[in-house]
Amino acid sequence: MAKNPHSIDWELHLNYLIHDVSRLRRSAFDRCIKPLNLTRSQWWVIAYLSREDGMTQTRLAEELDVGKVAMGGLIDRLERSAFVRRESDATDRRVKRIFLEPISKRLVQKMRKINHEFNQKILANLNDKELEATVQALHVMKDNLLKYLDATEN
Amino acid sequence: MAKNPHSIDWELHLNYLIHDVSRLRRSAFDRCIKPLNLTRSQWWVIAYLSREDGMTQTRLAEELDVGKVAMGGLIDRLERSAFVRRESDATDRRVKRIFLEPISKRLVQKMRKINHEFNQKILANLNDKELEATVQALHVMKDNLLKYLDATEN
DNA sequence: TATGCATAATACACTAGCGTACGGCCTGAG
DNA sequence: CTCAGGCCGTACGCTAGTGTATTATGCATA
Repeated sequence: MAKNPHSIDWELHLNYLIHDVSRLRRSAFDRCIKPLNLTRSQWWVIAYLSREDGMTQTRLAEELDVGKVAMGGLIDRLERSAFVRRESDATDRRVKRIFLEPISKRLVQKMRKINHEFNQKILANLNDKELEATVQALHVMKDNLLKYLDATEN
Repeated sequence: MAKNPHSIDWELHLNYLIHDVSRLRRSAFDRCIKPLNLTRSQWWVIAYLSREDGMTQTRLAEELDVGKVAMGGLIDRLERSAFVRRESDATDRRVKRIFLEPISKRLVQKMRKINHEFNQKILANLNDKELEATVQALHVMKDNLLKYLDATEN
C-alpha cells in the first residue's frame, strides 16, 4: 500500500471499498429478508410508510431519493403482492395515496428486529472511534458529491 | 445524535451514509464520463481490459465481481458501440476472448485522468488520518459481510 | 372566464444486475 | 475410447434504476 493516502492506489482502494461494502450489504440484506418475500427497496417503502401512512407517490419518491418512475414500479409490485394499496385522493384527483395493508403493519416490528440484528453482525469488531471517524469522513465525501452534482447539474 | 455508536440511530446513519455515498458517487461519475458515451460499468470493463487485453468473459466477470450474464450484456453493448470485439479462442471453442478496439485504447489515458481528477474532488477536505480510519473500518465491514454471505450461502 | 403553467402519475426505452436453465464443448475416470 | 460431469457463453424472466415524453388535473393570473 502506498504511503501517501492521496496516491492513486489509495483513491482506488477507498472507492472500491465503498462500492463493495454497499453492494455486499445490499445482497446480504436481500438474502436476510428473503423469507419475508420482500426486496430491500420494497422493505424501505414499507418502513417509511409505517411512520406516515398514506403518503403520496411523489412524496415517497422524494423521501427515498428515487425517481417517480422507479417508485411507481415499486408500488406496482408491492400492490400486486398485497403489501400496499393505492387510493385516489379525495380533493386532488391527480394524486394517489399509498396505504399499508394490515399484513405489512404486522411485519414492521419483525423487520425492525431483523434489521437491527443484521446491522449488529455487520458492524461487529468496530470500536466507537473507528465508527465515528468513518461517519465523519463519509459525510465529507457526501457533501463533496452533492456539491459536484449541484455544480454540474444541467 | 445518540451518544452510543451502537445505538439504532448510529446504525441507520452509517448504513444510509454508505448507501448514499456509493449511489451519489455512481451518478456523479456517470455524469462525469457522459461525454465519452460510456457508462461506469462499461468504463470498468475497458479499464480492466487495458491491463490485460483478451480476457475471457468469465474471467472478466470474476474480476469485476459480477455475474456472467451481466458481463455478457455489458460486452454486448460495448461491442455494439464498437469499443471492444469478441474473438473465439483457437484451442477452446467454448471461450470467447474480449479485445479492446483501437478507439478504446486511445480513450484509456483520458479516462484515467478524468478518474483521478474526479477522485480528487470527492476526497477533498479529508486528511490522512480520517482516510486511513475509514479504509480500515470499511475493511472490517467488508469482512463481516463476506463472512455473513459465506455462512448463509445456499 | 379562459389561458397557460405546474404538478401527479404513467408510458416507453434504456442500462444494469440477479437466478435459473440450457446447449455446446472440454476433460478425466474408468 | 467413452461418457459423465464440469465449464463457457447465452436465453429468459425478473427487480430496479435512469431520462424523456405524455396525459390529466389543479391553480393562478390576466
